[in-house]
Amino acid sequence: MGRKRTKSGKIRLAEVAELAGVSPITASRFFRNPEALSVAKRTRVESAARELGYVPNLAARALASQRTEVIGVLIPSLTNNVFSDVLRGIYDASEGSRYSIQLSNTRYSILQEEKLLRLFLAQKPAGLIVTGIDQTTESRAMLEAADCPIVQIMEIGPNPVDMMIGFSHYDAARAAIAHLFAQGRRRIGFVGARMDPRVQRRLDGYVAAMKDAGLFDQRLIVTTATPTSVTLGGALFADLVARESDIDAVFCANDDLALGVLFECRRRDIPVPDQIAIVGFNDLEFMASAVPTLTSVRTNRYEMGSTAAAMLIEAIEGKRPEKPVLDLGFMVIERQSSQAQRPMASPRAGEWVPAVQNDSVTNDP
Amino acid sequence: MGRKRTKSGKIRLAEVAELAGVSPITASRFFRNPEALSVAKRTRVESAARELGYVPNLAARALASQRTEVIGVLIPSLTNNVFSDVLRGIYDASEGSRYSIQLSNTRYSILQEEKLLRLFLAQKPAGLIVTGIDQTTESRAMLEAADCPIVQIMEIGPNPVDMMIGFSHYDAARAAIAHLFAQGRRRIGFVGARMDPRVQRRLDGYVAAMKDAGLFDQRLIVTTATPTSVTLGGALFADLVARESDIDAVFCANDDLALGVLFECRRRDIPVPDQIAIVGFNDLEFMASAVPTLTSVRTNRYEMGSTAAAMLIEAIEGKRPEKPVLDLGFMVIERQSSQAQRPMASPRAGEWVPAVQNDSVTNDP
DNA sequence: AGGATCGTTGACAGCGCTACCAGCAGCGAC
DNA sequence: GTCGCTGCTGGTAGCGCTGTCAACGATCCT
Repeated sequence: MGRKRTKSGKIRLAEVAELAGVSPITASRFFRNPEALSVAKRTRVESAARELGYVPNLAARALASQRTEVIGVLIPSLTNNVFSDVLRGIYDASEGSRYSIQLSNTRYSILQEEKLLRLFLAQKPAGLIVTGIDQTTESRAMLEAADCPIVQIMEIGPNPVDMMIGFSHYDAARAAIAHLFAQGRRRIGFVGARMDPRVQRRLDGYVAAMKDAGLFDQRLIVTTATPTSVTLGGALFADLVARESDIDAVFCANDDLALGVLFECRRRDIPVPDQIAIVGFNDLEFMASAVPTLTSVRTNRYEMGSTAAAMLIEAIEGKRPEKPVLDLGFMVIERQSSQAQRPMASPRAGEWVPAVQNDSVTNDP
Repeated sequence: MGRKRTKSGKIRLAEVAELAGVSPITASRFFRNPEALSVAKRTRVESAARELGYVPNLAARALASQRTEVIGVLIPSLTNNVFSDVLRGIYDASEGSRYSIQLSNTRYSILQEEKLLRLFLAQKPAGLIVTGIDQTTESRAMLEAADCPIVQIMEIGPNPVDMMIGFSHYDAARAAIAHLFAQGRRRIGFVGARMDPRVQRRLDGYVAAMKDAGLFDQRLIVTTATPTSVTLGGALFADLVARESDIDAVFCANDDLALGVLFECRRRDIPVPDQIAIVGFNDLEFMASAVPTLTSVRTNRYEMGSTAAAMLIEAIEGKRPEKPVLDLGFMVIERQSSQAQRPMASPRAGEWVPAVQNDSVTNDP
């Protein structure tokens, strides 16, 4: 009978409009801008849509409106715990909004990033979240030419493309070293892996702090381009102590490395913190329950993700944030592994019974 | 001049076709099924597309063809290391294919899963990857009615919706317990968190093994619905030893818990493995470098993801696998933490210097 | 040689939705 | 009373691509 209805009860906007007794365009408006409808029609369309179980066809919408409701996210790694927290924040913040997340992995390659960016931009995303501030010239140009809001996450720096949210890895590293100085440490080693731009900036912070104190020594630094792991932390630390037997602290570029260093100390019967202090970076969950508990620099990863997505969505909908650059800061969480040296005690197992302590140096910008 | 060209050099298929001197439909075919074109036209279209930098409009393609090139992935958690490995496999395998991944997080809720499934299915995905075999009746019905290939991952069980890839958590747990029995352990505790269906099946395997050996004791089991963490492992273990002081081993439902148990043992001066053996599950990277090194059940998470995606893509393109259900097996990686008990030695730090050993019980179906 | 078949190409007609613009009331101001 | 304004509604015309079918010449078989 109804010739307008296509085969097999497929529910289109037209069906909803028909049932509601309005034109398709009015029904369409209901989904995009319900305020523009009179209350009567609004409720009619709403109940018609519900009754028919209408689900909009996103492809048609994208084609007609020349834009998508996709937020592209470019991160360098899916394995790294740090990014899984950020991602969780992004997904949580986008949930309930009309936007869906399209995730891609650059594998720490800015060339790969450039390629993916080109791909994304061609699909006219509603917004983009990219990691870091080190893009290729070409990527940078594409980002600047893009006609959608963009958030750079994980760190802050000069010349944001658009919005930016993160913290200073340089300052965070300096704060960690300052903490070690305060505990009386002088021969502080640096252990780093992967050496992506953010780890590099942590190293820069370490170098600056050491130089300022007149304690810099190139031989205290051990790094590798190899992806990070707990095992690698142990191996790098082994290299370090083989070369420099007098170190009294190790600053690790991340927590996995720190855990590896802790295990290696245990393997070698090196008392922590009495002989060597350990400080990690990121403050993953396990740091608080290691024995001894491990000092780390806490970063607000979940918030970084959720705030980035929230800011982006606001910007997409026209409400640009007053402050496009957001410094989320960091916090040095002081734990047993970096306590001041005490007179050498017998390093027996089970010595570290005292409760976890959380006196902290904060940086809340 | 050319009235066909829209404003602003936007490159459509029509432009490519015009430059190549063919009809739009021929150009279209080039991208979908180049084999169908004569070599001459194929090269003409190819160079025209390259010259113009043509990028197909996916929305238009989806609208016209009534299907998308999106693979939907439903996983219960973004934070869990286990899933990040699986995801990495999925992303790696989909890279280079025409398909893009759309990821959603069910947060371990089958109701949430049902909701997301409805959303996904409405977009006519090319394929679907879902976690586990415990869907709601409604979800199950939707999956069975879906006209796209589907892979269930993480475990295997009866009645696959379509394809299935995983391993038996029940058998894996039994193998872990058998290993502990072989090491002379009898009072084996079970520590589990979150208690999602797969952890539940590990518990079932543990219970069955203990019952078969006449060693089952309900009081050896400590579980919680709380999400897993290293700290939680320590807390649950503390509960366990407070109640049952005579346990000689702990089987942990995952590696985070195992690490927490190890730290708690260290805190309490309980020698591992001389007094208590520890076995984890998943064999995350850190297990091999802990002190003592930690025994675990290795699971092929990355392969699970990559194989699932590869199978799915094959199936989408019409090549259904000969074996729709794939058991990836597991492997008990025996390490120091579960070695046979030895006469009580002084539990001094640094005792565990011997190299990591990897004699293993395998299950390769 | 004639017809059937294959491989290749093109014309046409939408897919379901929204941008754009026009129309039409109802209202207040002059 | 008329004008212009605002608020709401609808018609028209595509968005860029592909499914379907038809047409064409070339090739093959008997």
